[in-house]
Amino acid sequence: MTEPKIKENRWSKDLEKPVYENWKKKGVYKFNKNSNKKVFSIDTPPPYVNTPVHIGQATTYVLMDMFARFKRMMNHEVLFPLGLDRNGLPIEIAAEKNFKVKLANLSREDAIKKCEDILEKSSLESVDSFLKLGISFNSWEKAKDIGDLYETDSPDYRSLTQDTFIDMWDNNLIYEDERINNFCPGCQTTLADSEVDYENIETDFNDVIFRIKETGEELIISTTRPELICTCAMVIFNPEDERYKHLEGKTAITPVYAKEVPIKSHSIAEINKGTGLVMMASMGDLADIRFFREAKLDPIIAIEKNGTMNYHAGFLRGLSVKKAREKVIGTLKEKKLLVKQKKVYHRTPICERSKDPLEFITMKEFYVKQLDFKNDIKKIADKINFYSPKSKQILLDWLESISIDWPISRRRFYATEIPLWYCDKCNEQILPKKGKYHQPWKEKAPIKSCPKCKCSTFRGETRVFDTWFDSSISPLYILKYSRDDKFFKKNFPCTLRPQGKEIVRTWLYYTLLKCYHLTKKPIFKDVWINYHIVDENGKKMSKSQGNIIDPKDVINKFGAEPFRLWAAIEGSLTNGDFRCSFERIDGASKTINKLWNVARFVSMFEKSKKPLKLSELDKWIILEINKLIDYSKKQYERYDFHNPATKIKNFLWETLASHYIELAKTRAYNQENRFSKQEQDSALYTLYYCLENLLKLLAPITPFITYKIYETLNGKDIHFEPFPKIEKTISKIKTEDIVALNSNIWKSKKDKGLSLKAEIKKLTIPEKFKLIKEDLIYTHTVKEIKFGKENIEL
RNA sequence: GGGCCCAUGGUCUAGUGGCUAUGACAAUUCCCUUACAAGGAAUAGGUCGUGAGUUCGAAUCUCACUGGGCCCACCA
Repeated sequence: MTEPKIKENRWSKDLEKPVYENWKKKGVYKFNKNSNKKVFSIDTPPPYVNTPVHIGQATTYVLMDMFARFKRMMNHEVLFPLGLDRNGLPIEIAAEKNFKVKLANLSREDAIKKCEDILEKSSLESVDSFLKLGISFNSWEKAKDIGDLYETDSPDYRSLTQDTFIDMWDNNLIYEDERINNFCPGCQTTLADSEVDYENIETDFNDVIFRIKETGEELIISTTRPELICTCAMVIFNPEDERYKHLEGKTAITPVYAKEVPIKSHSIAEINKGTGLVMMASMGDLADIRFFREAKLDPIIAIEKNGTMNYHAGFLRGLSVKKAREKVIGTLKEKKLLVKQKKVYHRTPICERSKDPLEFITMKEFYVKQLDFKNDIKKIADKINFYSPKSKQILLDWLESISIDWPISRRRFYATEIPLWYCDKCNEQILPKKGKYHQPWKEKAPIKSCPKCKCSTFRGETRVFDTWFDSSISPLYILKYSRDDKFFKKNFPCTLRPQGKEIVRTWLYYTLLKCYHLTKKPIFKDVWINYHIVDENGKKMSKSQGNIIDPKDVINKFGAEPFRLWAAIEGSLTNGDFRCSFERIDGASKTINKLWNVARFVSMFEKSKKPLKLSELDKWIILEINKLIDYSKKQYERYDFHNPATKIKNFLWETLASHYIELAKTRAYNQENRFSKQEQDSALYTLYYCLENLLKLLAPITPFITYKIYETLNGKDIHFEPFPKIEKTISKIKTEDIVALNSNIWKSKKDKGLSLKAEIKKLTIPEKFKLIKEDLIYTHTVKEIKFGKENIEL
């Protein structure tokens, strides 16, 4: 026995910093593409660069890191790149807010410049948090190698996005069509259905008077969109509605515009809503759109792209939707055609990002075919392993509800440009060659003369892609699709896509769809879906609720290790939401400290070679830890760190610290040479065996403390050690027997008010404990030991 | 409106037909025992949301109800 090699009697978060700085400096986790190990690739979700890391992101990255570290110990070359998302509306909105400008009012160059400025200014706060959390990304530096940090707005990334467009175009998977779209007047762009949110907004429900042409009878119709009376194409009532049956086939005259429209029955009209009569206006909401499609009515488009009313609206022409509504209500009032108004909450489609109520406008947009491929995607989904399996349902539900193809063109600025030019004369569409980043709005066309009309002037496409068109190539990008065919072929498909449940219908779905279009195969082997981190009361964290937990505060207060252990132990993120609070994270730091002190104890002794004969007590704990290794390995393979972590924690506290170490202590010290050298060595060997295997089991979960201990004891980096192999051992002793016996003895002493070191005059215990007799005698200070029915004589 | 999930001591949680219902945190009492007082030993605390059914037997299976959460959807 010597002084412990581990000096400090507690773990400190300050010990983390030199470790991660060293990892970063030396690039220890760099991806080696020439390695002959099997590649395990993780398609990490690139966070937005200009927002700090959210606690949910921090947790999921920590879990991904556990997957990566485990796979490294299982002899895989792990592709674990850090990506940063820098495209799209969030950047533009940040720029508008920061510089107090509307990008739409600037020249395109200036708008893009503003976005670049904001990106320049954005601190790498999120990256810093990842580093401090011990995430083992391949690299922290932007470079060209596989696995290095990548940015979604780099020419390299954007050109790959454009290449995929060209490929899909050539395969006839993209078309342009004029049709009704979700249009956000705030963002001035078309939105996909997946970007539409709904909110209950208070609006006026206006009872307006229509007249029946044939009888002159008055009809009262309730509407939230009186400015669209000009587009009314039909009046409907429910076929079951007795009040209106006589109206079938008659003609209604719209107020103000005095247009004649047919009256029909249709089941979408609800008897109890309003007056039971519905004015079918064009593009009031999605219901109207579907009705017009179904009834084969020609929609009258009264709202322009800029959100103002056009000539169809007559006297409302040129007004914004809001102003037009106010004006038409005034007119209706004047003409005594407005019976009453009442406030209702109307479920209004809004833009997911800007929260503006949407309008429905026909525009020419590019679409990716998806309706014809719903079954193919379903088949693809069946070939992928979902963790947990029930998460697959989220994807299947979404597939069911898709009703239009995927609109991919947007009228924004800071995004990947659609690589297309048009012949000025004949409008022939000209695609550039693949492999280069194109900006058609400012670059010359890639050809000199139009192949069709030989004219030599062209104009560049000004529209850009939906951000999901970019994001959905991430696995292709990290695997060097169309850039390094050999590498791509060898490592297809990507092993793991980890992501949140809320972006299944966007990121996961679009990735599967697009990669199916390009490769005809499932792009992922495994998909790991995580749920949400909620606050300590189970409520969603949101800024407005003020219940946000900032990962930076957690790191400052506790360091990474308690947080990481908490993330593993708290619950299974694949099965549902789990709760987060400082108190819970703090709880995990006790276990960190316990591990430290067990290591400190073991470090007092010299490591021993395996003796010829192991003591029975030692065989028992070796068997126990092997059970733990076996179980952990099986579960880690299935991305389950929760159940093993719980068991490991329990093993550490209960089995190892409280019972094994207590019983083996005297044999390890062997102060008065009560034990033979072989018996002592057996204890020393076993202590190190347990500690080192425990450290390896925990290395993916808590990389700092395990690194520090292992390095102090062995001078080696634990993260490059292989995961422990299972050793077959037999033990005749059962854990529950040992626990029960020790507890009974401790309790007896305590009941008599004696110290735990107090002598036991005569201890009678069952035969089965004969094998560990000596350890029991010295641990409990037993004077005389007998075998038979348990009895403790103090 | 449709669908899915959840309900177990004060709080959180394990437990998919069978011993006295698991564990953690908090609470109370005692203890510095040479790794750890950020530790150890113990104590108390639950009619397993409500009601019914299936069964020899139900926290567990079925139904209804109540409360909470989530997803989807065409309410003018």
